[in-house]
Amino acid sequence: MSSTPMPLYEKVKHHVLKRIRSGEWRPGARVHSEHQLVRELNVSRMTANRAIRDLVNSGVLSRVAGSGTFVADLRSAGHPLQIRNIAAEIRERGHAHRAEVLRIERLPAPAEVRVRLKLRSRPVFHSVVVHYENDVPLQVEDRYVDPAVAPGYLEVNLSEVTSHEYLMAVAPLERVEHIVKAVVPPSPIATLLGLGAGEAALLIERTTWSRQRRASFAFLYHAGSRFELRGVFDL
Amino acid sequence: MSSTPMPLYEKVKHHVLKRIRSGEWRPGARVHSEHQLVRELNVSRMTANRAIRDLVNSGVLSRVAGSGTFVADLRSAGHPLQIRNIAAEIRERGHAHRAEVLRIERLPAPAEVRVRLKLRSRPVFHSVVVHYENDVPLQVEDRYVDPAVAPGYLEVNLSEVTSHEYLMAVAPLERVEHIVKAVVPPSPIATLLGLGAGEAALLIERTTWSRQRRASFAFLYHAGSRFELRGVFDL
DNA sequence: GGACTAAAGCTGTATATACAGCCCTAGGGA
DNA sequence: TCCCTAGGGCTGTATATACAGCTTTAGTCC
Repeated sequence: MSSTPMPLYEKVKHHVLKRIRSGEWRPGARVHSEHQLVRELNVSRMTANRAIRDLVNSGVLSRVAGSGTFVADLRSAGHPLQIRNIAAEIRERGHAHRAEVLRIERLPAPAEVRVRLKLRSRPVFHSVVVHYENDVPLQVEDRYVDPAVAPGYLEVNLSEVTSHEYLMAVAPLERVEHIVKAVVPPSPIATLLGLGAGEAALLIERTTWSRQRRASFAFLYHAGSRFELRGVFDL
Repeated sequence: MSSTPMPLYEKVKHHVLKRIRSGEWRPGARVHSEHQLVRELNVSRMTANRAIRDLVNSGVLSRVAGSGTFVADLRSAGHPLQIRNIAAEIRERGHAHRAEVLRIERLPAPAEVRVRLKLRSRPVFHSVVVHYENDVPLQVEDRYVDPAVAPGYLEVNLSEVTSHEYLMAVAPLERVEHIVKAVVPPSPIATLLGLGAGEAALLIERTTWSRQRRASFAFLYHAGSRFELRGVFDL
């Protein structure tokens, strides 16, 4: 059908997936060994190995060295959602992105922030930015940045460059943690998002690490009625 | 240090990651080609290829055939959250899981459900189950199942086996879609979750496919104050 | 019957080799 | 000056081969 023929290792993957999807091989069941696949499909062992390794990486199979390969069952329970850069996401939808900077300041860190960033000294940089999609507010970004990591933060024009992009450019990103919750936001946030009283917001708490240290901590509030995280897992 | 020496391809991965983490190679920058790595580290090209391919799979790098390998920048923006089986998650925390079945019935499908499941015929199976962690309600599962896919659904004891586990056993899972939102739940749901008026809930809408068809559709409501999704991404 | 052992089978890693196809650029020809 | 082409560099795939280390099983010896 396709002009470029399907790679052999893809054929091997389909050969295995077909049996899993049909129910012939249940979770926990033993899958044909590499040598068996070599004989069945007339491919080299390296090719079979690559196919199986791919399926292990994607969570479909699990292997025990010396023993065999088995259909994984963890995958049944969950699959990944992706959290993306808000500006890029909006632009990819073909919409206009605009960022409005409400505050960008240096202030004594509130207790919670000091704990979350494990700050030694008191002062911290703080910014509040509202991101609009076609002039509708979509995200309020309430961010604290360790001055030791990004000394020039206060001079950044956050309506041009997102905080995240700037931090990435200044200090290499090493680790990110996201926590997603549903909350009724504090009323100043609700106002900024254009939410009625009592409307829910999706809150993402993002902590980033750089050079072995916590670099920034952000509350990302999204209008519950206009924002969702989506993820699809196939196979 | 370790008794089993680190595989060569891991050394290659570290070689590359070290330069990315140090900031030497920025997002978008060109990474050493396989041939260069072969010369630098004295490994075979297949080994370098595996290392690079691993890093591409994990989203750290991106490749363009014929052109080169580059540090990915999408990764900077987002990373995956995992949605897991609620019962398994509770048990892994060392807590008691209990499921209370409120309804399990056959009924004419409401319009929205018919659309979501793309049902041909009218009747649909419906169940409502509350999941408790140490007797505190954590999730309300409001699920619709296509009778054609799981004819025996009404006979299942959902306090013993989760719907998801049963469906998995009956019909192999092929595809899952999750949509996560923040909402203020309808009041019956709020009552079941023990939420006060106006409290937010995290809603996961899960659709599953089996044998080329939509098999089930579920609203999973979680108390906003007691439930969160969490994800960490390293490197 | 029970304990130890050897062999068979499996995954994991590593290499050398080969060829196809894509991309970019330098250089030649109009 | 501009266009076009050829070649070099790169990724993508596929194979044959080799050896290490783990697991399971069959078989032997006590």
